[in-house]
Amino acid sequence: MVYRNPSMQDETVRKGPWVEEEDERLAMFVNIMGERRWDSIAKASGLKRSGKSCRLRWMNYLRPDLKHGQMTIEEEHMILQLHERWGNKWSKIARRLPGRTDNEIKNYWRTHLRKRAQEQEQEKVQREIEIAMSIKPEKTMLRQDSDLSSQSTTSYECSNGSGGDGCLTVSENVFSSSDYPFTMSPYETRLSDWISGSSSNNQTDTFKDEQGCSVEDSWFRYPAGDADGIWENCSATLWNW
DNA sequence: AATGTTGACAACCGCTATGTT
DNA sequence: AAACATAGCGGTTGTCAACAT
Repeated sequence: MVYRNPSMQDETVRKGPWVEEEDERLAMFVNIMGERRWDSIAKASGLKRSGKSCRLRWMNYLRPDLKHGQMTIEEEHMILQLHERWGNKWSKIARRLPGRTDNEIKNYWRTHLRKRAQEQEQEKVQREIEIAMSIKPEKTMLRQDSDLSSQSTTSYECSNGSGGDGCLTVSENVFSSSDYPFTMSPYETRLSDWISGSSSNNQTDTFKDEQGCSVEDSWFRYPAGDADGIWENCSATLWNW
């Protein structure tokens, strides 16, 4: 597959899959010139590829620190959880998964996890609604309840402020209630965020709790007795973040 | 056996952010 | 401060193999 650049008389730019010879040549020149100035690398190597294409090939396939095998269960969980929190911030997610690229994670999400996540999300929201309704059935009106603020709980309005039928009030203390034997998971956080209209982007990486885990990390702790048990402790011990 | 469909992955494209001159 | 170059990101498309009809 060859694309003829109209601005150049006889120069052509190759596109499509890379062949082994190109890979070897690119790797050699990256080792000599470093991982930068990709246009220069493309020119110097004599590869009929754009600098951008060279960079992509190196970053997504040739880099020596990349893993090439199947995703592990832990990695899969990690992707699900981080996507739950950050959405399609693939490069951000990839930084938490050493040896995996944003492209790889993006593809993996699309082909393996998207459907599962949607199902989980649906189940979770349904469960949260049921729990909220059963614990505080009298608070199904949606409005900012000033008399509740003195009880260190917060209720929420519909984003359109109408408070009409079908709106739902969820108090924060619903999820910290002893009736609800789970610590805050990203799903709960998401529902609260969604209702309040606040964004989880406000979170930072810097806060530490009493165990030395960041606040973000602590969101990954799942209920004791969780089948995998991998979220029980600060995830840093597993993934060195 | 031929054709169509689907899943998996690599690569490209357009755009934005950041760095350099 | 402005212009340009480079790097990075996320969405999309292309290709190929496996499977179903």
